[in-house]
Amino acid sequence: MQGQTGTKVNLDKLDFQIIQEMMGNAEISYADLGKKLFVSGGTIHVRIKKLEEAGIVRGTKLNVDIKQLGYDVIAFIGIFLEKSSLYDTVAKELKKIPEIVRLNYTTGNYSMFAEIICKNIQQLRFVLHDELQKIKGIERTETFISLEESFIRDVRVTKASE
Amino acid sequence: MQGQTGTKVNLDKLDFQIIQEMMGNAEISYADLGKKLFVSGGTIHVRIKKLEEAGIVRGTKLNVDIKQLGYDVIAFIGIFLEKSSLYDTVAKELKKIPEIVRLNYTTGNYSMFAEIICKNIQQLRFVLHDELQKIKGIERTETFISLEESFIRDVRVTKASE
DNA sequence: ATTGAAAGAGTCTCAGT
DNA sequence: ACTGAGACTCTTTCAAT
Repeated sequence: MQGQTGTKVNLDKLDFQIIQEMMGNAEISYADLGKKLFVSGGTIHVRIKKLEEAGIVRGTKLNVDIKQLGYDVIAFIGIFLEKSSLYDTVAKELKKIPEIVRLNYTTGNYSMFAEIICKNIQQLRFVLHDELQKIKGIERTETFISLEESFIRDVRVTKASE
Repeated sequence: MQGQTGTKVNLDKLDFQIIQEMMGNAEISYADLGKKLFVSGGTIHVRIKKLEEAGIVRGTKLNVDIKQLGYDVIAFIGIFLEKSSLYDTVAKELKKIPEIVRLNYTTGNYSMFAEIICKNIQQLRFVLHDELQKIKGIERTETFISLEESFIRDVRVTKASE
């Protein structure tokens, strides 16, 4: 099991380097990335194919500045449930609200933790008051509106041995 | 200012459709996306170029299943500061910790809100105890470990008028 | 603004090492 | 496994509408 990192395939340093590089910029050509990592473009291609087949790489996503699209409000919501057994049914209801972009079941103070993206405070208020409060099983919520995003970045990936 | 959505360029329904589609899958060819949206591949190209020049589209990112790379622990950290004026200096220190992938300055209970990705609980414990507690200005922290990610998705983008 | 076609660049396959 | 070259596909440019 040496060198294993929670997956079935064996990944070496080059695989991690490719992932790290392309997490930030997936548009770089295989030839250019190969030059940067001192292998041929063909090798990059083979590695990425392996990573896709293993399900580690799931494709690429457009990186969009949603503020410029009019989405000015990001907030985090701590959710208290009446009973923690209600998790699945409440999660199902929360998924119906498109403004909620992420939901985690967490340890600690709150039962669940959500992230919400809205165009403005009015829309946030509507979701919190008119939609969330109607869901059976939610005892109460605490909202943390983001006044500033200091940074958001990708995790620095390394082999287990490093 | 009609039709404006927080940016300088005017975006129509097609622009939003392109963004929505490619936020989920940036690998689709212009020809195929054009077919889906009933325009030519050339039109898709022109629109994306416009969006890039406006800074709305910032490129593409590889979508990676980090659990398979051995990163099993996601946690959220609510941070209490001794004085809220310490925000900038504390943010600078937090940015030095690569496991912290996101930091927001927030309203409500906490001064700041961080997200952290670690390989295991031991590494999380190390960051929380050995690294965070050493930063001057942090009064205390509350940690919420994610036991399950119910869902994570892109925001549904629409024009202001819709 | 949109289109379609030609030129240029990148991906993918495969035989050789 | 890695490489490099050829086949193929996609992006990019541009003249016409």
